[in-house]
Amino acid sequence: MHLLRKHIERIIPLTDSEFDYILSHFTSKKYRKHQFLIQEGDLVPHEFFVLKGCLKSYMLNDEGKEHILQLAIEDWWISDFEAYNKHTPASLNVDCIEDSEVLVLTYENREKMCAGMHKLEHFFRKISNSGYVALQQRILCLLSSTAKERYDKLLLQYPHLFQRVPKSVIASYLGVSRETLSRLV
Amino acid sequence: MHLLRKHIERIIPLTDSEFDYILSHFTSKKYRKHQFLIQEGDLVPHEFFVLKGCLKSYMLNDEGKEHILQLAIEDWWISDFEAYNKHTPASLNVDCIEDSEVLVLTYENREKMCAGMHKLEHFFRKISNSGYVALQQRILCLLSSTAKERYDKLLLQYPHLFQRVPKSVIASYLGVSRETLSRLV
DNA sequence: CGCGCGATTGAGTAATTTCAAATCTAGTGG
DNA sequence: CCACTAGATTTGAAATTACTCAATCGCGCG
Repeated sequence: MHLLRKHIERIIPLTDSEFDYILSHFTSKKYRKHQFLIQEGDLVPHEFFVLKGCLKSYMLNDEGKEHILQLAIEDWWISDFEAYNKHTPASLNVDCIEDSEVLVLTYENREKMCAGMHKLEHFFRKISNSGYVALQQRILCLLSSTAKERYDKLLLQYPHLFQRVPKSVIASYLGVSRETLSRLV
Repeated sequence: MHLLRKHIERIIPLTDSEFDYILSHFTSKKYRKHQFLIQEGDLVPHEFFVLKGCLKSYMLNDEGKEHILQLAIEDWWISDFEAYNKHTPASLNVDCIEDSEVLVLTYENREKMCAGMHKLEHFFRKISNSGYVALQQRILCLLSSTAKERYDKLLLQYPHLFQRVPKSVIASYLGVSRETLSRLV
């Protein structure tokens, strides 16, 4: 079954024609490793559902240091969600850690589909709620756990990530220097 | 106008009867300073919309230290959202920093209203999206800013909070010890 | 007036960072 | 198949930041 359909049907059941209707609002796009989907300053009319590959969203500070906000692999959404929702210029960058294939959804198409199909709006509310809870957990982890504990929790939760993503990226996601991460293991 | 109505109408317009319908799904409740709305281990059938007062949600670690996940004043929602959405026992505590008055919404009522009133589901999706973006910003702040910078940003964003909340709570929200916070100012 | 809570200050300690250098690894071209 | 290079990772040492523990201060309330 299509990855997107499986993803949506984890929350709401779909008929074939409903799924076709939904899918018709996406376009598909391939990107190469290191290619940017979003650069700081861009307008962000799209969010991306990952079919294949691995991407990261991150902020660059004044010294050019990367702070990784999000990692996305198959079955995840990624974008600069603030810029996307508020129609402001991106403050984040999104680029590929691996060659990737994504489904592209414009803001207009998302809103149009939500307006016309109540149960899809329900779906987007539910995944937004789940995402909110996941971010709360990450905040609690940052507040309450040492670097080593954060590392162990991430390893436990997403063991597969560590095979796909450079350690320096993991370090930045956890909020420690790569040297410190290297000493933790 | 009713605070809840103003809150909802920031996103969707409501007729009087629509608002009455919505409000009828809430109950009102008052709590005293230090009183708990949720304790770790509880089931969490409710989320709370703050009409008046100030509350905090927090985790207690093994040594009994508080890690503040959220502060809520008038016009904010608070609960243990993971437990609320997933029907699992609370891992957080929620209690009052000031005498408070809240509107109580059960999970069943929220879902019932969302199912029966598409535009309310739209509202809940939109505030969930906003909350998600706000948490992303907090994470970036934790990843990229020093204690002092985090303090300054919070002061800039919510100056009124500092008049209502003990410094020790601010410290815990920012992820620093109160002694460190005291030395920052 | 005195109690108790919150806030501050001091001193020593622990964790993490920074900067620099060394090492490892995967991919490339000869 | 091997040597070479660029990028990633590790290690060392010094400096910085924040923490802990303890003592003190300040103020509002009974």
